[in-house]
Amino acid sequence: MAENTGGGENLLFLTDEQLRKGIEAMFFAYRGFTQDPDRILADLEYGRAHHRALHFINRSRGTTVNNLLAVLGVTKQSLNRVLRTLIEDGLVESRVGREDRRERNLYLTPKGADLERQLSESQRARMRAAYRAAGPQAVAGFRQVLEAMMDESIRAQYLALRDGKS
Amino acid sequence: MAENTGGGENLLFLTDEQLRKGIEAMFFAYRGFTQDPDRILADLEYGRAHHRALHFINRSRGTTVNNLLAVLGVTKQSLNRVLRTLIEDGLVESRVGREDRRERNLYLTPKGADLERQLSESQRARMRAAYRAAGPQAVAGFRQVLEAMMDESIRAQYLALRDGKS
DNA sequence: AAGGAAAGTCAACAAGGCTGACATAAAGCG
DNA sequence: CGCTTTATGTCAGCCTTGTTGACTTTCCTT
Repeated sequence: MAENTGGGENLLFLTDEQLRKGIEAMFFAYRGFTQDPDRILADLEYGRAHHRALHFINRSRGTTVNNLLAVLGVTKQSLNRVLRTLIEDGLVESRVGREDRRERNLYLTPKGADLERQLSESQRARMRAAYRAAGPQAVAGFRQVLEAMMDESIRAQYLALRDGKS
Repeated sequence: MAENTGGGENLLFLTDEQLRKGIEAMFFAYRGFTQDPDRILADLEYGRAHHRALHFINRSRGTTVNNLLAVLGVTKQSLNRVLRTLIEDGLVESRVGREDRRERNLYLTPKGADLERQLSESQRARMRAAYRAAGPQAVAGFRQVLEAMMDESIRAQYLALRDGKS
């Protein structure tokens, strides 16, 4: 399929035109990527920011606020607004840290886990369809390129998450 | 690490865990994807929305407002706010349509083209580095998965753009 | 005891989405 | 010719989610 000269001299895939296509693909695909959960969230008076918080709290149970700030890459004030509503609505539980009592460990409540599952499943369904359509080799390439596209400082966090669980 | 049996019966890449990793990769990569142009824009008092408008006007010279609305997927009011500042600042020119005088055809001015080039180049640089690191085969897979991830209704627009210019 | 770190909060602001309502000009149609 | 529809632009107001800056409380560390 792709003309892989093995010699490594085929650099057609690096033309500006190819890069522009990649940029547009990224833009349009990201829209698809967010739109299913966005629809669910709209009915619940939540936004994408709530989804991200639920996702990463689920992913790293018991994580601290500071940790979450680093992963999400937003300010404390911005996250706090979201986190407060999630706690008030009983989706997230904040427990005083056992070792360091200044810290707060964050957990999803059963209700929070329910919503997370619902959001996640809608997103995974699209992802699954795309993966299936493209096949395992394409998926490997997809992940490779995305990882190379991350900012250096972010990649470490991603890898820690990626390898943290199986 | 990834056990790829090539036999075709290996569906390990469709596990929920793999899908979650893909979701996270998408999230982190998109951050990297936008951050270089965002930095340039911040100094100029423009935002990501201006970048997108410049990008697609450059990509489809002479496009109409309606067309641009469809591609960007935002409301007329939202786009208009952005477009107005770009026109006022002399980055975009709006010409009355030749065939249908209700339409406005949009073009970048030399100044607009300059900024577009600068933004685009910063984004392409990262993309180029990622492509180079991952290799042509991975890039092909990357594009395949992204295209499969787009919403059905969007894919047509993407393909028209993709194939419009070599 | 002092210093610093983690968390939370208040206030104010900006970007960029949205809806609804309305105005104008031009095209198209009976 | 009138009526309707389409393309564009605009006003007003709202929401989410990001930002900065200032300040407090709690609690760990030295």
